[in-house]
Amino acid sequence: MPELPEVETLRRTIQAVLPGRTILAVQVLWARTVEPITPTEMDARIAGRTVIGTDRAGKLLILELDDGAALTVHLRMTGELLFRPDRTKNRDSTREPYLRAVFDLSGNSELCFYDTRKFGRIGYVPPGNREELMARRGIEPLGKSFTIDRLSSLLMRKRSIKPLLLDQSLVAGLGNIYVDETLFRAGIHPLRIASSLTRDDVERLHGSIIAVLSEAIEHRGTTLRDYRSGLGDAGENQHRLHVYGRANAPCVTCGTLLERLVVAQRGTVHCPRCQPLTQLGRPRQSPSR
DNA sequence: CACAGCTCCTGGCAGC
DNA sequence: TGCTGCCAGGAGCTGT
Repeated sequence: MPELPEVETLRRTIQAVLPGRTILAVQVLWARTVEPITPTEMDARIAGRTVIGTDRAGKLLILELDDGAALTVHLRMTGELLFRPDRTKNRDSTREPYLRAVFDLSGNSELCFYDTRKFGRIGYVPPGNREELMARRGIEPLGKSFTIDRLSSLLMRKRSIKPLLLDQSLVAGLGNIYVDETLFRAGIHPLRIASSLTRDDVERLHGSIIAVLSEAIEHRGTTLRDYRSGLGDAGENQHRLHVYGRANAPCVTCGTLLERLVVAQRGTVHCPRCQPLTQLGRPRQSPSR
C-alpha cells in the first residue's frame, strides 16, 4: 500500500523528469480511473498543457499545470505511475493488462498509470480550485505545523488510536503499514483510547511518526509487491519493518512473539509486551493557549 | 460523534 | 490439476 513515503519517493523521481513536459494527449483505458470528469473531457482540458511542478498532500500526488489547473494521482492499493523517456520503445507486455491511462508527453516520452485492482484515481482540479482541494485535509506530519501540541489536540477524543491515525482528515499520509510501525516504536497499543495517552505518550508518538516516515523516505519507500518509484525502482524499506507482516515472529526488542488482531477492519500487528494495553495516566487537559 | 458494514477490484493462496 | 472461496485494504458512503 503506497503511503506518504512511497508517494513522496514517487514525487521526487517524477519531479526530476516531468516539469517542462507538455501533455500532448491522454488515453484512458479504464474510464473510472479519471474523475470527476469523463476521459474525453480530461483529454480536452489537459491536452496542450505543460506540467510546471509537483506537490504532495498526504498520499495524494499533485501535478501542477501551466494554466493553474492540476492533476491529482491517488495510487490507493496497487497504483503505479511510471515515466518512460522513450515512448517508441515497447512497454513491458506482461503489465499491459493493468495499464489504465497513458499521458503522451513532449520529447517522445510518456507517463503510464498502471493499477491492478483499479482502485487508483486520477483527478482533474480546474484552475483556481487548489484551495478547495487542500481544504478539509489533515495535517502534514512532516510539515512545520505538526507540533506536539497540535497532535495532542487531535488526540483529544474517545476513540482508539489506530483508526484515528488512519483518518486522513486528521493526520494525512499514514496507512496501515506506518501506523503499526509508528505505534510499535512509540510503545503504544493500537487499541489505546487516544484521549487516555499521557503527555509522555504523545511526545513519543509525535517523534515516532516523524522518524518512521522520514526513515522510510530515506530508504525510498516500502515495496511489498507493487510499489515502484516514478522510474520503476523498488524501495528498500520493506527490509526495515519491525511489526507489519511479522505476526508470530519474535519482537526485535524483547523477543516476545508479535500478535495479530483486527482493528478498524485491518490486520494489525503489535508486541503485547512493548505495547501493553494499560490505560495508565489521567486524560490530558486541552493544551492551554 | 464513533464505528460497523458495504462498495469498489483482482491476484494469490488455502483447502478440498 | 483444477476448482471454489476467502483474503488483502484506502476511502467514500450509509446505517445504527
